[in-house]
Amino acid sequence: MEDKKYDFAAIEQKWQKYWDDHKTFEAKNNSDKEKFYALVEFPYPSGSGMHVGHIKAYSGLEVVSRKRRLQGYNVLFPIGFDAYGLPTENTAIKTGVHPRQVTDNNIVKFTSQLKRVGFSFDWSRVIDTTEEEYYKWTQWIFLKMFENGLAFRDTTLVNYCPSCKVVLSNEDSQGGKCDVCHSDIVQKTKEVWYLRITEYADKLLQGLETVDYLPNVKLQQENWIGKSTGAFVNFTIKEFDEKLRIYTTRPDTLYGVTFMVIAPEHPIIEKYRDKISNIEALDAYKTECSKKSEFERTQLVKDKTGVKIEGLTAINPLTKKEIPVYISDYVMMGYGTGAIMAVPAHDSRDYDFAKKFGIDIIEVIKGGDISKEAYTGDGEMVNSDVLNGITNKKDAIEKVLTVLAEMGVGEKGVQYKMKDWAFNRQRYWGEPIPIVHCPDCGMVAVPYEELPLRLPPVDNFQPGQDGESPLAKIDSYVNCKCPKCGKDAKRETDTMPQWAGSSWYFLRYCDPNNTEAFASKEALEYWMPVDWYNGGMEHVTRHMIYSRFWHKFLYDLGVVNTSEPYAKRTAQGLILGPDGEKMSKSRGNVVDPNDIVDLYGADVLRVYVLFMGDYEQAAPWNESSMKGCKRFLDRVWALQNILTDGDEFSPELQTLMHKTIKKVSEDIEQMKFNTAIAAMMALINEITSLGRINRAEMKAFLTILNPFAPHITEEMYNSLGFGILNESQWCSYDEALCVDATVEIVVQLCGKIKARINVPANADKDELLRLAKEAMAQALEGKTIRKEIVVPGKLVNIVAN
RNA sequence: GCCGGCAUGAUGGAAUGGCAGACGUGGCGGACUCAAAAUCCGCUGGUAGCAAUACCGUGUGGGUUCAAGUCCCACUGCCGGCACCA
Repeated sequence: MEDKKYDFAAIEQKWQKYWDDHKTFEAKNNSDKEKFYALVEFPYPSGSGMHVGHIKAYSGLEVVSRKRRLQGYNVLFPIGFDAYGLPTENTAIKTGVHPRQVTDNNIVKFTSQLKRVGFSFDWSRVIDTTEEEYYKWTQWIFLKMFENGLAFRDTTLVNYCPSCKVVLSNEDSQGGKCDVCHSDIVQKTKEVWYLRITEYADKLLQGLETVDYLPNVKLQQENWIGKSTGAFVNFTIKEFDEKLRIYTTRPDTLYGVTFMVIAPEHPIIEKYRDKISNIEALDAYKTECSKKSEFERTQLVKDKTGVKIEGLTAINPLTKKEIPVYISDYVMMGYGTGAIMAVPAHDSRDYDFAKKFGIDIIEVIKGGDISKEAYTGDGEMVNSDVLNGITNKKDAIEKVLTVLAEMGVGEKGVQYKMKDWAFNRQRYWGEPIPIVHCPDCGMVAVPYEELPLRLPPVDNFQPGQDGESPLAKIDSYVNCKCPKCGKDAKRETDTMPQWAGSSWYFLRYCDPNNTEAFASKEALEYWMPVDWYNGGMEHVTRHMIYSRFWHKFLYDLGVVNTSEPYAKRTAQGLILGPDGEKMSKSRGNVVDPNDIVDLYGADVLRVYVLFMGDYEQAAPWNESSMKGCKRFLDRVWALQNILTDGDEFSPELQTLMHKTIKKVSEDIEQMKFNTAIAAMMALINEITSLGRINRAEMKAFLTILNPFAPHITEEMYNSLGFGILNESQWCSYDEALCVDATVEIVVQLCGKIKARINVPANADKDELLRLAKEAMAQALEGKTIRKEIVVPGKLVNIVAN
């Protein structure tokens, strides 16, 4: 065959058009084929466009999906846009362009970038979370939650970003900084919406036992939910008929309690403020604390502050000893009961506090030196009446729980670190919360048939004053009639947080154009659960837990058929900039996939992002290293020049062909794309040095390379007269033919290599030993053999002296 | 502080307890070329040696084993998550 130039630009355009025209990758909802649902995290269409990190994130399941199709599955591999959110709104404010327009522009840009890479997404199912037909159902789910008491309002201190003028959830304000603009967060009292995710804490934890997530994904979710088992204990108040209830994980140390601490906001202070003689000092302390940000409050770990409550004394239910009560901000109102029993001998925070305030420290567990620091380890119980002599924590806890139960002053209890989900933003670009506030009826849901409650078109989407939503300024939106009684009422003006739309998007993909339901029952039953979900580690706690929560709620409602949405979850590593730092616009180290496609082609980009290292590890971008992938595909193209006839694998290549097919098949399943590509490179090297490849070998090779480099392989496959690759079959391999006829065996004396011998692959142990001894007869001379180890196919090791 | 993860040539990275460094990049040498690029061929962990070869070598120090990058113990350094969670 005469040389034909590898014109990647023309080839890639040609096949992308072919796939579009033939709807090659559209999934069928009514199919007898086995289904495979592969899900990647849909992008937030930001103004800066995609970077190569997105490409890596999607390339993993792209390869798996293309392989599955060749294996005969009906594959759903969808894409969409998670388009509500602050960055778009901030761009809109800055440029004066409406967020709707900004979003549409960005989606056009993202779409063209994605298409140029040749991803096999089902473009007929694209979702945009900001479209009415989509957020209608987001609102529908919210109303179902409201109806079931899972959406509620509460007044609390909220994290408020003075720069974005918006209330943030704890998870969006970690480290005391705003997730979006990185300003310092301040505390503010406000009535806001919550979703009662804590009600699902245990279900979310238990569900993890039924799914196939990466171990560290599971672990992070477990830590996030933060289940702790311990005990609730009621301490009597000496002065009044009142109980002070505490939560502890160490009820075994109850005899070591020397003081108690309650949170500054604890209600008992308000209840008895007349009876407390130093109430002014307490008020002053409380005010001081409220000025601190959450960040400051958790930073000053060493330097404990607090005030003793005068006129309030607690009584230890076991020892009947009187103990002082303090307020301190190291105890949080939001966890447990907002009150603790302090055991300075065995808790480092209590220890610091006791040292500062000169409180007694009583040792109840031997093993440490409490004159130096708190001892938190195990040991023999002392100074503890009935517990004395017990030597391990578990037995001591069991014993004390029995005693507490008998006395009726305490019981076993469970606590979760996870808090309810602050479900609100005071911004324009989000789903309107479909609730009406009626002076007579209270909070009333917008009737389902009136959904979607449309986001009103406005010119001015600047945030309102004091963290009010821009919607609050629009009288025609705010003023409405109560759906229940018909009287004048006001609309809720908060919008939903960014996480809302992504909490159920995988369901909409199953049936994206349904107008009667978020998806039909049949579609859900066919497609769900997601078979394989891949995304970033950064979404493992927030997005994944939120969406699992929504899904479990819908399951309890009976409208979805699986209790877990995702059967399997993996995560790709970041692509770092060429400087080894995280890619970001501000660092200026972002690589645009379009530049790479222009220069090298989509196939080279795809192969490189998967070849650059372990898929799950972070790896720096290295353009010169990408040249290797370019050379690889050039050499693949050049195979056409050395093509020979042949209906089956040639004897010279048979074993290597089978081995490579096996390796690539297996590595794809384990996301070890780098070694799969390396194996194909090694095959090419072998073929090139052999100087020929026959048609059978070519056909198989193009098939296994196809998921990685679909354009070049489809072009070659088609032009060589094999047909259309996407309608072909994945290669099978014969395990028996993966073994070489002869293998090299290492011959060792005392673990040191003395020789290498080639032996028939089926040689038995005795034969191997005989050949090995023969090979190192000289070295063995005059020595006594102590031990002989024979590992067929690997080595022979003789220990002698 | 707590919980994870990682540590291998100049470099990105391979190695079911069994030949460390597959595959790629870079480097060196050669072929082709007036020359360069591209392409092709060979070499490329360190030390000693003309050489065959020998010794050393997977963050550090111990251990288990015929055999350790891999398993166990202790430590150091980076990365990630959680964090006054009682």
